[in-house]
Amino acid sequence: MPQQRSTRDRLLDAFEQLLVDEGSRAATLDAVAAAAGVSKGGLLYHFGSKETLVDGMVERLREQGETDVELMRTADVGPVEYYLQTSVASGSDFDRALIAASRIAQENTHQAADVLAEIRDSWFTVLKEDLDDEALARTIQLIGDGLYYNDFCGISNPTALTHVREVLARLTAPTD
Amino acid sequence: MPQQRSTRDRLLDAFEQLLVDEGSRAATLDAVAAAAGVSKGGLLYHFGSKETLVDGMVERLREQGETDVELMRTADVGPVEYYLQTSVASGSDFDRALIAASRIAQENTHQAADVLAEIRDSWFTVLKEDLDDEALARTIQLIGDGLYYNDFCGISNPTALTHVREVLARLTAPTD
DNA sequence: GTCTATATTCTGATAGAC
DNA sequence: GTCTATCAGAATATAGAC
Repeated sequence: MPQQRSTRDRLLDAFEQLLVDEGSRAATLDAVAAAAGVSKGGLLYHFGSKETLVDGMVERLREQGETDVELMRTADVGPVEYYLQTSVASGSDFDRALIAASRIAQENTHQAADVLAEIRDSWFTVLKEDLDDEALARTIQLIGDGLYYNDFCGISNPTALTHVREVLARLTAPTD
Repeated sequence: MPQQRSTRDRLLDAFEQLLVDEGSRAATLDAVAAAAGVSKGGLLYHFGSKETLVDGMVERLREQGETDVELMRTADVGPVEYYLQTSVASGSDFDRALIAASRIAQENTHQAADVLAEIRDSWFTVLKEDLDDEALARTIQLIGDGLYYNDFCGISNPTALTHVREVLARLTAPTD
């Protein structure tokens, strides 16, 4: 059975949640420690500095990203539908990690931006392999980016995915 | 002739540029003042607090947004092409203002998020009127969001727009 | 592993000179 | 309109007790 979430993981969870909900400025060591239910000293035992905390978050994101790409590659519904479905807010751990990373992507030493770019490249590779159509793969990736950006900004469009599916269907079955 | 850029405008420019380049944490009053070439006291004469500075930026963005929507509505190339072209990084003042605003959209009292939502709504309205096709309008807006998100993350895809145009062309002229 | 001081620097903001 | 000096509080980080 899965052991209880470690303090280390709870600290990363709290850091991500603060980034998602209130942004980079609010995600202070104080706030992260409090949200995880430990003292600042307790936090600094696990992550010796704020930079180390960011590193830990980014490293966990990289692992989650690898898992996601494998799930996308082997999804029953196919890579495209899997990609679109997971581009809308689902509240998953991976969603939170992605949004959190993009909140700090332009700060610090760009490690977050690098991992985000890596994951995006993997998604594109899978889409291109599946579709064998670079222009369409690029367009679908942009639509996923758009859905993801809406999530990032807190915009919710329940019908967006339906509309996208309808338009994509026209490409394979023209309404002539 | 246009008079020289006022100190007030230079302060807003510097604030936006810092938000775009280094993010919210780096956009301190100290840094903004230095980048604009004035002292912190000088800054605080024009904007009495950081909140006022944000207000000023958001208000300027609203005006730029209204101008842009009018340009989109009357563009020679049509609203769709105008929208796609201006969704990729062009380095315009409006681009910078949009990216800057989304960097702080989840912070403070959500004024930035509100104006961004307003502008997005206007774009969608114009797209829907022009296309008379809600699903397609929504999809094109998402593609624009995707292009904009790539810019936001510092990703550059010179061929993205070409690919999008190609796929959109297939919708009106099927390759049967 | 976790906590409570404490040190240090940064950040936003005020007061008053020029 | 712009500057310097200054302050209170926040943010990161260290030291050492438990």
